[in-house]
Amino acid sequence: MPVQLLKIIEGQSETPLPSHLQKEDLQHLQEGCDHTNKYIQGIVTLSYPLTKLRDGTDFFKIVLQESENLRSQINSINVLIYGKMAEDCAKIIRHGETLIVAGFKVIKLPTAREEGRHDCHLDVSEEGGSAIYVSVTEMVQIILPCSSGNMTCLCSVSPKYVYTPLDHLKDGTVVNLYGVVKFFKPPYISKGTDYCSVVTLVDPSNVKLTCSLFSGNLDSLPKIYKVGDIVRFHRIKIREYNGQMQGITSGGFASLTFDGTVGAPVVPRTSSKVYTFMDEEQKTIEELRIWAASNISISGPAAKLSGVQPMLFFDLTCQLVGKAKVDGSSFLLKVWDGTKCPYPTWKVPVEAKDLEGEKVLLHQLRNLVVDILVYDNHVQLAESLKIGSFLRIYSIHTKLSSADNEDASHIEFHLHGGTCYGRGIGVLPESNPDVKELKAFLESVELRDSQNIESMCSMDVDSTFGNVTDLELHLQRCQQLSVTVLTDHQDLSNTELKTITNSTAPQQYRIRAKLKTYKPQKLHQSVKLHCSKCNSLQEVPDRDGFDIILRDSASTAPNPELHIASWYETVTWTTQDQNQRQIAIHFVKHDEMLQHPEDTLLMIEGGTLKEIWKLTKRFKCVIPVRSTEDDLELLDLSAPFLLQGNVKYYGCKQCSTPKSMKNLSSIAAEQQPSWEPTEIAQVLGIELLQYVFIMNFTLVDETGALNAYLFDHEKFFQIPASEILTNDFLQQKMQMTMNTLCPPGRKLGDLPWLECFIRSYNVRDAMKNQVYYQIFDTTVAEDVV
DNA sequence: TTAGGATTCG
Repeated sequence: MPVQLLKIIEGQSETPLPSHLQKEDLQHLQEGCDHTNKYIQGIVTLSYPLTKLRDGTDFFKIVLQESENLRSQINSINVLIYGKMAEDCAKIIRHGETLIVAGFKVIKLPTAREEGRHDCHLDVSEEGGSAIYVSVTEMVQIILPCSSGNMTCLCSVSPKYVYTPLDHLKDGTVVNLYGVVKFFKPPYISKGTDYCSVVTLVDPSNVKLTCSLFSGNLDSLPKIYKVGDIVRFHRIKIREYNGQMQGITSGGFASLTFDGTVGAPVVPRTSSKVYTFMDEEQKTIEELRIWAASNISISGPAAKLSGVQPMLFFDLTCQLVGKAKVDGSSFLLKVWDGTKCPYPTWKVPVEAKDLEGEKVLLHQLRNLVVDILVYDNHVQLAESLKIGSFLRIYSIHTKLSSADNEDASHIEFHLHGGTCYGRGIGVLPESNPDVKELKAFLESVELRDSQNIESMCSMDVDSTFGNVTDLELHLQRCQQLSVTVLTDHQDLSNTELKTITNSTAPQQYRIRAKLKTYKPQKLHQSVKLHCSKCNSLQEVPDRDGFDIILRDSASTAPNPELHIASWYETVTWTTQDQNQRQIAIHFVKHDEMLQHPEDTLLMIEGGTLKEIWKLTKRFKCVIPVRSTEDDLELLDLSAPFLLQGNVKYYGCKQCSTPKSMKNLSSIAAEQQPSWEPTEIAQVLGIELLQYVFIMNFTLVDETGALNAYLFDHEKFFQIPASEILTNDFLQQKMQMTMNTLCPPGRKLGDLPWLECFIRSYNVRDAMKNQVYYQIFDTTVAEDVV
C-alpha cells in the first residue's frame, strides 16, 4: 500500500521503514540526482484542497517542513501528489502531522521561490513508485473514534479531533473544546512562576466554563482581545471545583483564537507554527459567530479619550508614547488615542531622567497624551512595554480629584492593583483591525500642524471651563435675546399676540413671546407616529405588544423550503430550552456574497425581543418575518417592520399594502445597498410612519396669550424624534432645553423670550369653526442646545 | 504552584 499510517510512540515508529531507505536533508536535494533509496521527512505545514487536473487526474499539494534543520535557510518544500495517492493523502493528511516521502522525483521549475522554501518540488505518484508514510502519534490516536492499534483499521480512519460541548464536560477528563469568550483576564504575572489568564467561555448549550490557563511562555496563552472572540482549546483538563466544572491547562495544551465578528476573515491567532485547521473547523467558527451575535452581549465601541466620563471604568485602545518609574508600587504610562479628553487631566510628576519616550513627540502631543498610573501587579508588565506599541488597557478607573485646593478639579486615570473585571494590560499586534484603524487616525492627527492642535486645545478648554461670570452673562443673555431663532422670514416684524387672536385665519406671523407653560410635561409623551398619507397620528406601540406578536409568530416553525434562495443565506437552530424554539436568520446577500455585519440586512423568524435587540447592535437592519407556504412575510403592522440601530420603524396599517419580501432583492442588487428605511418601506409596500414631537405651547406677551402647537421631526429641538425614546442622553438634553425655554419656578417677568414663526389655520366641524396656531420655521438657539 | 471572574488606597 503506497500510503501507510505508522504508529509512532515516543518518537519511534512501531513498524520500521524498509531498510534500504535512507534519510535525505532538504539542503542536499538536487534535480537530476538519484533519490531512489532516499526519503524526506517533515511536518505538514500547509495543504491545499484536493483538485483535479485537466485530464481528470486527482492532484493534492502540501508543504512539508523539516522538523530538524529548522534554522537552515531552506527548511520546507512543496510536495505535489498525483492520482490515487492524491485522493488517499487528502483524506488522511492533516496539518502538523509528520510525513515520510520516498520514491519521489525532484523537479525544478523557474517560478519565484518563497522564503525558506526549496526551489525544487517533489513529484509523487503511485505510478512513479512513490510511497508516503504518515505518522500517527499516540496522542492523536487516543482521541480517534477507532482507537484500535490495528494498522488496517487506522488506515481507513482519518485522525480527527473530537470537540466536547460545554454541557458534556466530566471531572478528570482532558478534552478539546470550542467556546465564545464571555469574560477574560488578559495574561498577567501570577503569584507563582507562570503567566496566568482566566477565560470564561460559553457555547450554544448555554453552559459556562471558567478556565485558569497558566504558562511560563506568554505566547502560548490564547490571544484574546475582546469579549466575543472565539477560542479553540486542545487538551484542556476538566476538574470540578465548588460544584462547577473548571478548565485548567494540562500538558500539550494549545489554543487558537478567532475574531468573533460575523463575516470577518477566519484567521486563527496562535503562536504555534503548526496547527490543524480545516474547512469543518471554519464552519464551526462561523456558526459560533452567528450564535454569539444574538446570545452574547458585546460592549459597544470602545471608549475614546474624548468620551471619558469621571467615575467609571473603561477599556482604552491606545499607543504608548512614554513611560516612567514612579515608585515601587506604581508606574506611569503616557498614552494617546488621537482624541482629546474633555476634562483637564492630571500630570503625574516624575523625574525627567526617569521618563522614557521621545521628548519632542511628548511635547508636541502634550495636550492629547494622558497619564495612566498603574499599580502593584501591573507594574512589572508595564515596565516591559515598548514605547510605540499599541495597547488595550482594560478597566481603567477615571477618578475626579476633589477640588479642595485652589486648582481646578481634574480627571485621573488609574489602573488599580488586582485583576478584578479583567483589569490589566494587553499588547495588540499591528495586524489587529482596531490597531489599524487607530494607526490611521493617529497619522491623520499628526499630519495637522502643531499650531492647529494648539488652537484646537485652547479653544476646547475655554469653552468647557468658563468661569462663573461667564455663566451669569450667559443667563442674562438668555433673558434679553431669544432662546429660539427663526430659520426663515427674518425680515418680518413682530406682531402682538392680541392682534393675532383678533385676526382671521389663515395667516403667518412673527412673534416675540414667553413660554408660560407647555404640555405634555412628561416629554416622552410628546412623541407620536404620523402618517403623511392619511395624516393620522398614533401612539408609539409599547414593547409588550411587540413581544406578544413575536411569541405568536414563533409558534409557526420556519418553512425549510424557504431556506434556499439566491438572494439570502439562511442559518437555523433550535433553542436548548424546553420550548425548543426554532430560529431562522436569513442574511440578504449582495453580489452573491455576505456583507460586513454593519452593512447587512437580515430577516429573522422565531426570534425573541431580546435576540432581535441584540442583532440590531451588530447588523445594519433587522426585519422580523414569518414563513407562509411559499414566501416570507412581514408580521402584523402593530409590530415594527424594520429595526435599525435604536430605531423601530412602523408602517401605517391603513395606507400600507405589504408586498413580497423578494422585493428587497432589488435593493440588494444596487451597487452599494444603503438600506434606507424609506427605500425599504417603499419596496415592501409600507407607508412609513414618521416619529414626531407634538407639543402644546402656551405663549404670552404684554398683550395676551395663545396656544400654539409644535409639530416637529427634528428641526425645532435638533433632536430626532425617532431616537428620543431609546436614548437617555437625548431625553436629558431635551429636558434641559425645555428648562431653558421655560425655567421651572420662575416668575413670568424672569422667563426668557422666544422668537417664533406661527401660522393660523381654521378647523371646521359641524358645530363651529375654530382657529389653531402652529409653530414652524423656528429652532432652539445654538447656545441653548 | 499559580487561580478559582464579580472594580476603586494610591
